[in-house]
Amino acid sequence: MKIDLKKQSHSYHHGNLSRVLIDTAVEIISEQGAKDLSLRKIAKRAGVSHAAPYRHFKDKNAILGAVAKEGFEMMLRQTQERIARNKGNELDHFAISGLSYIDFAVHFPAHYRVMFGTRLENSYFSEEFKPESIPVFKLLRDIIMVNQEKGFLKEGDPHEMAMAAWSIVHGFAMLRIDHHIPDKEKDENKVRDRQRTVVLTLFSGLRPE
Amino acid sequence: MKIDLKKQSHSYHHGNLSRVLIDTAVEIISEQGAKDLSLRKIAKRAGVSHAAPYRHFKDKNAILGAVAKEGFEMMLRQTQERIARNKGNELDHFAISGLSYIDFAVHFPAHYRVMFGTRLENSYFSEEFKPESIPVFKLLRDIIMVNQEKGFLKEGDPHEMAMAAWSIVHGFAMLRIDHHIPDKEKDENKVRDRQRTVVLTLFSGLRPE
DNA sequence: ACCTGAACACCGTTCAAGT
DNA sequence: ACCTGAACACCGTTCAAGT
Repeated sequence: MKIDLKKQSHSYHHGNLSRVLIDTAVEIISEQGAKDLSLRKIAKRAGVSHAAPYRHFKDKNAILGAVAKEGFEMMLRQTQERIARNKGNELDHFAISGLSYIDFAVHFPAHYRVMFGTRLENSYFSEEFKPESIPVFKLLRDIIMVNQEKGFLKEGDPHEMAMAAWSIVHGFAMLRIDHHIPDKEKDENKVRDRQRTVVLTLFSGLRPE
Repeated sequence: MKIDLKKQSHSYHHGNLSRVLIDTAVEIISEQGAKDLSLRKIAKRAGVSHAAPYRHFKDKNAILGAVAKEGFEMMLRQTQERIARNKGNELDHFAISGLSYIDFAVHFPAHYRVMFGTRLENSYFSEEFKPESIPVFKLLRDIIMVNQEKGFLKEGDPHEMAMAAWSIVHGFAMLRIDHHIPDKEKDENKVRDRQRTVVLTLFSGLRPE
């Protein structure tokens, strides 16, 4: 029995093309880099004409916006799960958020690049992607507040403290995924151990004197 | 007496077109963002055909590479000058390098974006732009080494320490120029004071226990 | 309602041809 | 030696036309 290729390639014509477009965008970025992503490539690989995506997204940036949104949700979920699994205290949870952030960037570089890409250049980095509006940022800020109450972190505006912590892991993650920080160790556990040490060292600037 | 426009617009035909192209690229990025920079726009504003730049640069990325190179040189000069002017000790010089880095990003965002833009996506971010090859990074590493000898900073591989410090200011600078860190203070001195406090706080993680 | 194909105004890059 | 203009293979976006 022959497979009806046409029917298969049209299976998304019932409402899931936008889902396919998002996944395809991530695929292409992973393979070819964010720079070489084009709407026409996405459409071609998804099996539709290059005009079809406009039925589901305002423009190319809107597709990237959907990728970013998904990324932030994944990041939040991963961080929450790791904290839930951990038996440690609130200070451990603070360290876990930082490590989880870096791990996310390393494991999902395509999403991460879109989330923290060019920003000002891209109109999709608008109101909805300001730190204040991102749940995972709020989670970090709440963790910092609890740590301050317990005396595990120094006093100061929690929002600014969260920004400082974010700066640290963001800079580190960027250098990591651009391979400017050597992950020379073959053993992945060793890499994560070193990462943990670096993050704890950096975060120690936020501890009380 | 009439001005000979043609002669004026051809005054770079004696070897300085590459200089004009670099400056024009920075201009356009400042005005329209790095995303909307095109070779054809650069050429048009420089008053040459869109094929002319290829006599001076291998491709579009080579022009961006020249902008990045210039940026790193400016950053080095600014940092060296500030250290030379300062009366403080080596630990002050460490803080100054960090602040100088952030100030550079804030004052020359066009250069900074090209220097730390998309990297892996852009082939211009090659061997010559690895941290080890950048003089201003070597300066930071040397400052860290001196501070370690004096006991102002904790022990550890100076290269990794430099990476950590770089991560911090890089992350902070990125959030700053993308306006994710509020510079709500009208008074610029207040902004710089707050910046100084944040950087010193972050860097304190690198001090001895 | 959803998709197509042609059209438009742009890209980066190459290359024969001009001075 | 240096630059031009046409050409090529791409872009993002729009829109009348098809089902």
